[in-house]
Amino acid sequence: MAQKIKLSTIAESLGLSTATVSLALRDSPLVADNTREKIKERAQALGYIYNRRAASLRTSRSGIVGVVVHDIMNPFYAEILRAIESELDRNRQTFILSNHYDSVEKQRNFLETLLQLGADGVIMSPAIGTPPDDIRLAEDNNMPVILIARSIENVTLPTYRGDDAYGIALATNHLISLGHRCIAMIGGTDQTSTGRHRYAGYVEALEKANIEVDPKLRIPGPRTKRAGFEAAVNFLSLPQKPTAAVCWNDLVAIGLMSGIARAGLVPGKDISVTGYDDLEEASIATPALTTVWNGQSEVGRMAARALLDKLNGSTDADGLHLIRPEMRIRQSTSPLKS
Amino acid sequence: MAQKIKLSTIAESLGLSTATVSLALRDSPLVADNTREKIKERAQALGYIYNRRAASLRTSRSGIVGVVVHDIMNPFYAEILRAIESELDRNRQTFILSNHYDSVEKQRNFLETLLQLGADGVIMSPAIGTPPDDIRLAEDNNMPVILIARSIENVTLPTYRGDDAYGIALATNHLISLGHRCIAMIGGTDQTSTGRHRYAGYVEALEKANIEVDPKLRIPGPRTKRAGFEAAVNFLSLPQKPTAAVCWNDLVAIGLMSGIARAGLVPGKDISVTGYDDLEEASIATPALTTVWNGQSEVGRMAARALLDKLNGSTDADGLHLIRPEMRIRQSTSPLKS
DNA sequence: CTGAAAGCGCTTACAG
DNA sequence: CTGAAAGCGCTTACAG
Repeated sequence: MAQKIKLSTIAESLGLSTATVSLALRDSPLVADNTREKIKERAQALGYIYNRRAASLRTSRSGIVGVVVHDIMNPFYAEILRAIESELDRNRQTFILSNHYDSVEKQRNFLETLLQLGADGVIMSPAIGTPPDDIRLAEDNNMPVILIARSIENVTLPTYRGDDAYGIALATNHLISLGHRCIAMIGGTDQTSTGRHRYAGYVEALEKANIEVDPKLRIPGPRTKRAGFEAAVNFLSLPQKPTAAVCWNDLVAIGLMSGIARAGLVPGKDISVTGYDDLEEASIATPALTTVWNGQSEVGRMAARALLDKLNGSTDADGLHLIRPEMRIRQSTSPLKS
Repeated sequence: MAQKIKLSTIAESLGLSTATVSLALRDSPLVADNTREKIKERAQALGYIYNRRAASLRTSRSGIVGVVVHDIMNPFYAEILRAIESELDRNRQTFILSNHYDSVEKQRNFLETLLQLGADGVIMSPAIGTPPDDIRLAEDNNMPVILIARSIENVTLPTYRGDDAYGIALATNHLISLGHRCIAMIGGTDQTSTGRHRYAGYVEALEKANIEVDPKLRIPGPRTKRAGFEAAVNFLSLPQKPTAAVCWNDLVAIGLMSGIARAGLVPGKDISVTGYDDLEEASIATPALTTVWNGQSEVGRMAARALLDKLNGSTDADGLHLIRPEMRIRQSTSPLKS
């Protein structure tokens, strides 16, 4: 490369000022049509590259949006991210992604990086134990925050997520309606709002049906395929002999079904299993997974939309926005055999 | 927020110059120990946030690395990204991710964004049909490029990927050694280097074993679970009645096995299936998937390392670096029933 | 060990 | 419709 092409290079080569060139490249109506044409042609010919750092230093808008979730490799988040990506792309915002793996420290480092880069805003699924101060750090420095998937206690930010208690009750009620009475709950933790809501929804559904809640039927754990797979052993050796399992999510359910199959039982016939999220692979699994649609793409799209609106001065997105889950009945559940 | 805290705010509040403050915050030995202490304390107390755009404008290093792959939601890339992330994190580089979904245009937009942000370098798995000019664009503007997973014809950049021809031959030979003679190849395309190498490796292994290669036994297609699932119908209705399938990757294999199970056959017994990549879920599937380890984490780690070294002035990473794949034998393959 | 001053490449009033 | 000039917040020679 010979030497850096900048606005002034173009300006000099055409005998114009940098002001005019700057305006022309951003399609300002102030600039005469044919001046603009000439400028754009020359910029192209010289291989000019717009320096966003310089512009952003001047305007204090960066065109960058941060997104931080537990783990982008989890298909649940991946589906949300895909929706965020397409919404931000359409609005020519660059998005910077990070996993926090539920480390508050990693999350804080990322927020600081975003502040240093002058990010316009951040969409986050907060790490377990996120201190309100970390949120304040962002907001105090003019970087709006939108929450997805999880809430934070005592923090009133725009939040987009599924209605977990309602959704898990759908799954539980479905199993009850098939005649099941001994229903285990597999996966999840009380450390997140989601975890508490889902367990509460399960308990409430059982109580409404006058089924006694046995805490030993709850097998908490990570929310992964491997965790579901490994939980199968404990599940199958429960003294209560459950005939059905409400799983925290599709990953746990698919893992559990695989573990059940390894033990020589047939998931969907011998044991009914429900998932949660309705991931793309739920319908592909064998047996096809009965699950609860959790609106990942809705969550992503709405959260991105809310942030963009906020950047344009709107404020009416504050508060909790619940997506209403829907039941998806497939082959992994069947009537209780008598 | 009252007003922006900057270097000069700190400097004034302590009766020092911005030069000293700047040096102190970056731990320059030029600054007296107790001056540095005082400065750091004050910065902390004032809630100072370092402005990387300003710094980067001055130094022309941004601390940003771009990563672009086909689809981060594909676990194959996800596993690579995880390794890249941990390597870059350790070196305090921020990484910006993008999917190109094999759109050359989306990829070019991303490269331009990186240039505008002054990214220090980019790691990419190039989109199908990437023109050499797009690579040149990056390099001409001083942004080094490292390739992963796929090569580009006639481009000699540092490239890290598995040895596809060798790896797929491992899988094919494994099936041959079990007595299979009619072996289909499911998934993939000739449009990528990977696709061509894998098909070539399959063909070569058959030929070496004196098995006639029947092009109709190849069912090309996308590299997803859904594609594998949908291919099951075609696979099972092939007039040649293959007894085994070499799948493009684990996703296709898992989808195919599910499709085979839906049809009432038992994958691993009635039909032997091999995958490729050894994703985390390969060992969790039922039957556990026989597959080829493809070194995703090695690829990610080495590529990130190579870029970091290059940024520090090294040049010896150029050329092709092949990871040698390894066979992982599990339950999805079994001897041909006679 | 510390300071004064220039400059990175833009954009934005302001003037004409 | 176009230009001259200031300034965004840093870092880096250079001087002392």
